[in-house]
Amino acid sequence: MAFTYEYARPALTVDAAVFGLDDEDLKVLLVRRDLEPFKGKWALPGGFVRVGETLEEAVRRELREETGVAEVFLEQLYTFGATDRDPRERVVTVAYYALVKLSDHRIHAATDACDAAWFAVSEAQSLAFDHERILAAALERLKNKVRYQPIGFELLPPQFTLSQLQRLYETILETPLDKRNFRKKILSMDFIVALDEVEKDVAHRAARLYRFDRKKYQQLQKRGFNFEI
Amino acid sequence: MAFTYEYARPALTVDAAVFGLDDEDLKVLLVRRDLEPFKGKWALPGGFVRVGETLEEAVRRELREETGVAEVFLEQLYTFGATDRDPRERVVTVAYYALVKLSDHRIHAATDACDAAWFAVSEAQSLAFDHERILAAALERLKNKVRYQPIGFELLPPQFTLSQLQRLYETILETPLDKRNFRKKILSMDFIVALDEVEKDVAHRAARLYRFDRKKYQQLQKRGFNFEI
DNA sequence: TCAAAAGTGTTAAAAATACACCCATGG
DNA sequence: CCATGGGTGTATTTTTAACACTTTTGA
Repeated sequence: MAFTYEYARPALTVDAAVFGLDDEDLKVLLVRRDLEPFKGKWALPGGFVRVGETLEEAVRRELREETGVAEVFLEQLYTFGATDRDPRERVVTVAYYALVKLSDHRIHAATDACDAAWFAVSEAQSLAFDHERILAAALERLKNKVRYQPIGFELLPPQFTLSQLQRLYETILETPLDKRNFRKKILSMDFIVALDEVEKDVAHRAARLYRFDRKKYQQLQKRGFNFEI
Repeated sequence: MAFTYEYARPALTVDAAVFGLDDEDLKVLLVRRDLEPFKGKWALPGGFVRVGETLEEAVRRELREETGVAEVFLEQLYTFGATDRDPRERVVTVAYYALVKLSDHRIHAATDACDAAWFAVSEAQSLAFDHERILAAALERLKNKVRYQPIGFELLPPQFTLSQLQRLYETILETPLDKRNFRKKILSMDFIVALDEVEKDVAHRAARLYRFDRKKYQQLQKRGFNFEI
């Protein structure tokens, strides 16, 4: 079967920079290309948009197919339209970034049929196409947005310690934060609620666990409250 | 001539929300459709992306062709990919927003062959396709961005008074600002420089003119300075 | 001389920053 | 008992917000 149009059409794809956080650094999920061009190179997961699916549906499908990752926080980043992005033909790609809880996805991606793996963002080099630029744009967006939208929680388990949260911001923003001032600010936001539980299996005093209360956040937001770190 | 592909491809278009500011309000540039669908309705200027041009080149070309507007500040907004955006077939559109100095474009657009006109944004209703949603997204982006990037100057003549600048922010942000605090903040930014000139032909005390010094701004920005209103 | 907008400082409140020690736990 | 990270308060500085009158100009 073939499809014919009166005028030439650019191909339309989606790509995603999927971020995860572990004890060391911020990670990005890459897949190894097994076809030309850029065969053998690492690339952001992605693929062609089908005519019957929305852009977001296309990204979610590609992520599932290529990396096994599903049910993630996903946000459109930018559309890359340089005419020489792909050596074969004109390809316009709508890039997304995604945030996942690494604990949920660590094993899955590595053992999937497709060759997918997590890389420290600082080591994600020599990628296929213009994917380094897309990754750089995604990182910049993440750095900016994490400061005024409560998206960081997407990278943490449902229950987390304030030290974990602080390390998250320090890692993403690449800057140290004062512990007391950080806790003061966080605890003044009543949508980050203390639980009655503490960490387990740590070789030091166990930290209290907290969770992000999305409903409380949305209510406060309606009343004009603005999140900011 | 015809173009054939193995898989169906969505059509790819660009659309632009072009904003201008006059004494009364924020205006948006619309064109009247003379073809189905939505024949006779007002729409954002835009059209198909050709395979040899970048997205930004496509927007600039369409703006020139449909409205006569050229040389504007242009920034990508968002890509709209709902499957039912266009009743004929699947059309994905990369939306941009643009800022122009109305004085440069007021007459031109109105007298162009194409039926184009400026509308107060509050009166831009019942637009073709999902253009009201695009316009709403553009307005929201403008409201956010004008506060932390010096893009407002794109809407003013090269020389402007501080009252003009304040009205600009009050109009876009839809909130009154305190005159003294506003001037204090603006004048503390040394990239807004006072000229030796004053307004002419006004029926009251003539205000001093200022201009935005882009070079100074960029230097300060490199040193970590952050614009904010 | 009047109308209309330009221009100008101070004070109070709130927010951000800097900073150091004791506590609880497991090994 | 010690190493490790958890947890806590205050003082200072900076930033923001509130607020009213005099000046200049042309009509």
